[in-house]
Amino acid sequence: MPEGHVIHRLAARLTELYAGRPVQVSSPQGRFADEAALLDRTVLWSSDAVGKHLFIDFAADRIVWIHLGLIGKLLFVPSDELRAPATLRLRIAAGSTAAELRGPQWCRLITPGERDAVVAASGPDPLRADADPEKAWAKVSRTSRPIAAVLMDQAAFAGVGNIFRAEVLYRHRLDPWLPARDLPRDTFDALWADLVGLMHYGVDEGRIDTVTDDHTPEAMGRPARVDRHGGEVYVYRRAGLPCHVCGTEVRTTELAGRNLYWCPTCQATR
DNA sequence: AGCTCATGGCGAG
DNA sequence: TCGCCCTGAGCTG
Repeated sequence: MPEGHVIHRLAARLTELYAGRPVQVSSPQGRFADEAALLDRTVLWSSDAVGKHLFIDFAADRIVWIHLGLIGKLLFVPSDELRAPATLRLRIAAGSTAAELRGPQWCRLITPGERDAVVAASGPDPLRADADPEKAWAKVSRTSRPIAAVLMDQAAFAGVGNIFRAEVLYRHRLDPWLPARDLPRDTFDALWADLVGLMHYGVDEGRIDTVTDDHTPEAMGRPARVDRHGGEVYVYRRAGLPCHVCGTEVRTTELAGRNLYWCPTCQATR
């Protein structure tokens, strides 16, 4: 259930807990058992994230490449627990804490060269200091696809998912169907800067909050409503509820294979 | 107990 | 564009 900020948090936590230490690695479920046996009791060097890709580097240039997909989870639990082993794809443990991976889209052992290829195919990640937004602009400015579709394209905006898409479009009052190439350069720059800020906040706080100070529940005299994803937002999963700013009912429809949420008044094409 | 949905992405057509 | 994969929470009965 992750957008990029979740993956970056996981990489930081894995590094904090295990970097430089020999770790126990296993696959109680069995689907990563051969690879786990190779890694067991070797040193975990570090973990890193690029977009929604999670990499864990072990000794001997062995890299575990994880993508959580829509439903995957990586949780940290006391290492004396071992519940539901039938779905436990990968377990990493040292000291008192174990990392438990369930339901990933994939979990593979790869080489540094293969990791380089994944990174090269990835678009710029607003959470990385080495991200080059010109690469995102190159995609945006050359396609007639709706901006809401391009925001979900990991080769354009790595790490952006369905919540950040809906919220950043709302914050810039953008019509989701605006052809990407019609986005003015200064709007793109503001959009990118906003993603950098929102996503870093997500890493720091472990939740997505997008509502600006002048639209907070207190400022608007409305009850706070924190969604299950954990945060205060303008439109994500608020279909049928009044827009925080104009009161129009928030709408939803499928766009680029996912549920898009938007305010038809605030985000009308002008 | 069964159904639907979810912060995602792949491969077939 | 569609079906499919992975798991679990939150519903409905």
